[in-house]
Amino acid sequence: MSNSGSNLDRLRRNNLATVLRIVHRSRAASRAQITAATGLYRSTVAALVAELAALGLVVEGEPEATNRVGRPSPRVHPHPGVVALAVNPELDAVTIGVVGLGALVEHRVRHPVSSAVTPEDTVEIVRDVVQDLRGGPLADRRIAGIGAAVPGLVRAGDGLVRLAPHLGWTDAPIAQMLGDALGVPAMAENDASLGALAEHLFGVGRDVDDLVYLNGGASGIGGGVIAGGRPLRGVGGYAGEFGHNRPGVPDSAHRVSLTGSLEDEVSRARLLAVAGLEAADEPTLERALLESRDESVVAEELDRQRRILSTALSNAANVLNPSLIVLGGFLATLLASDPEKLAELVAEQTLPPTAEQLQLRAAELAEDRLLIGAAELVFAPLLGDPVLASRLAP
Amino acid sequence: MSNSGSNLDRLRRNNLATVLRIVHRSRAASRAQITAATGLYRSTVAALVAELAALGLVVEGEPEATNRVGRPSPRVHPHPGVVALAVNPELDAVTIGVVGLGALVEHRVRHPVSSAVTPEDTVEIVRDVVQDLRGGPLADRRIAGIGAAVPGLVRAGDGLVRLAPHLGWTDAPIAQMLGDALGVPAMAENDASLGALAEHLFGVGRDVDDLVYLNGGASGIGGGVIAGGRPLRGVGGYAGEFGHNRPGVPDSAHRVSLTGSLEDEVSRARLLAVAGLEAADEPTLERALLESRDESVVAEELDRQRRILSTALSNAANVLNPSLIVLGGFLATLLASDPEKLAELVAEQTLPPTAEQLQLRAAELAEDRLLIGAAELVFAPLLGDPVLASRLAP
DNA sequence: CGGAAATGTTGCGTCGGTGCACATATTAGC
DNA sequence: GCTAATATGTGCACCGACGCAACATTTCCG
Repeated sequence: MSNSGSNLDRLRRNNLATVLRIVHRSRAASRAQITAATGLYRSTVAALVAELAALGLVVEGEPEATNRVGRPSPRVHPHPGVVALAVNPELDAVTIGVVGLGALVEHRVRHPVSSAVTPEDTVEIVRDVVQDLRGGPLADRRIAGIGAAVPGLVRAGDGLVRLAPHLGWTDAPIAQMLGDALGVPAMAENDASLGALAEHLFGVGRDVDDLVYLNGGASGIGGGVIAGGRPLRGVGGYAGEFGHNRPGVPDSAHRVSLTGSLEDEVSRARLLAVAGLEAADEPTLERALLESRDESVVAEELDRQRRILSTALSNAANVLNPSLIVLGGFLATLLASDPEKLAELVAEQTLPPTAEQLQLRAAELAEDRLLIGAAELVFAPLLGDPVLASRLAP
Repeated sequence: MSNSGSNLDRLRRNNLATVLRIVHRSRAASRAQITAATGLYRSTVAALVAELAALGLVVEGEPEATNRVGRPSPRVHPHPGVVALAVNPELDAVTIGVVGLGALVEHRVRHPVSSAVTPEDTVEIVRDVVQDLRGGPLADRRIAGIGAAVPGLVRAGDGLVRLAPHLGWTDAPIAQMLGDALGVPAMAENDASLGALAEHLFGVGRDVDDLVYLNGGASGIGGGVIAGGRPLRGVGGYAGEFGHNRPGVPDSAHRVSLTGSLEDEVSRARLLAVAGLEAADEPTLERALLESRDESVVAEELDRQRRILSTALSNAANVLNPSLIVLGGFLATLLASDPEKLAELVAEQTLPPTAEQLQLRAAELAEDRLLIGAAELVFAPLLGDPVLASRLAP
């Protein structure tokens, strides 16, 4: 039993973790704010902050110029010297980021590739890029580890990629490989789950403890769930695969695929086709669709996809009762093309009390989302027990 | 911030809670077992158990006759003097139970009703029954509170029944009413969510932290989810409404309802019809169906319902990645009528790594399930902070 | 410019868990 | 049967974390 906080040592570490999490999430918090948020006494917070500073995890800075009575309280910031590496292998590129505590993306390198990368390619690219960065953004930084956001099913615990159809990976021990190559702790998780986490901690879902995140990409639809303020992982870590669900399709003429799965019915390829585009990035596709949304072919396809999506979203809402559904990629475009209609369709198929509390929103963090999520994976152990920082290489 | 265990007082109460939860879940644990499970020191456990005993929550008994070396360790049991009242208003009856710590159902009263009860009826019945019990099962007991398992949407926090179509209740403050009538803390929650909790803590799902529970009753299909060892509630407490989901129905001839919702397609009424029964309890229906499952009308309807159910289960599995799906009521009959077939259909539509770890099982706790779940609701505050017991009437 | 308010700083008190030393109860081996 | 080994209960001294009170510091306000 990991009875967190069972003895004095755990108690201290718990409180250190609580303080560090506050600083991490807020990026800057005065000691007075920390005192209020934790309920701990002033002197205790002072001692905890001092210990975190000694661990090299936070720095105390000048007080914020607030126009209030009383002695100003020094502001506590994440220490810029601690970073996580984040990797996102995709069909067209491998993106690598350097992310500080507080989810600050300090550096991002996009390494384009012509064809799908193998796990070996990925590790090699990462090694090369990191080598280059050692002189610059990584100089004098302590690297907490490396996290990979992978478009596929990633086993919880060891970061084994069970299946990434898009990349063509099967049972690839990507975390193990990255760890061996770089000599730092390495972990991996599904990209959409990390996107959900990032939007929850630093995006549209900041103040929301129950949300569903769905992202529409070229390869399909991925998803992640935050329930009760915590990521929903399931036994194996495979939770959130909304794309493979089969929602009801009331009008059989609307069904265009054999399986009837969400990502076969609601797909970027079909939107590109009606927009008359070969390939396009998301803003281009969105613009094209919004400009031509009155043409009947476009309008009908948007409507068809919106309807099927609405059933899938209602199914999710009935089961998870979230206060927010965050849509990314081309799903955000489906929302943008007629927000009221989508909301109306969802509300129709959702139990009224659940529908009342439900909001639909587009994602917010753009290209940093997966890097932030992957970094969060790396920081998680540290945010759970800051004393681990003493083991980081200087 | 409810930073559990932030100070010394919380630390103590946390540890008390941990010990009490162990005793509650196991019904009997030796002090040595508690020591091992918590990682606390022998002397600490002794002190904690002594404090729980002083609070009237546990009793120490004779050591179990184990054939091992060493001094025998006294066994710690839940104190029989602490009970919760549990209520389950249903169409045909109001059931009231007296449940002790350790989920021991000490007494059960079924009060049949001819037509659906109102909230007022329910409270009156409960008051009368409890009055009768005061001389017997409730004599010299400390009542921790009363919990209601309601077939409908119950708002988290205040136990307001937003909607119970089956009973015809709308915005009924049942928890408030029960509390006022009995003068004890009162709370309410959806029946299936409590069923899920009960099966997780004391039923088939004992050692499982991620499970989905689906119950098929006369009025429809209710559900509950345990994710990461904790009940999934959602913002409003309405999570788990699988019955209102619309699963894909590949063969349009299989679709028989307008909405296409799970509970309209997969229903007890249609099973009764093909079995040629007017009304029947669950064992009778199950026997009738299993005996006639080779007749084509019966076989076809079983097959049709099984297929649609399988899609709904797959949808749930893809999103929640549970290790167990527990089926109750007539859904257990659908499983029993051809377990391999249902498992096969689910596996087909579920992502392979998710399907690998997934098991389908029938529910286990029978008629005690909802009473145990409702009692758990009552005991929850006590199991979170045993010191609250000092406020219970003697 | 002085009082009020808010917060940092310091030292001490309280209290919870640990661990040692010893007592006790059971099994295993001869 | 007796003794050794083992596991656990018991009592007490120790350590360490947080709370608190008193004092110091900084700002705002009239």
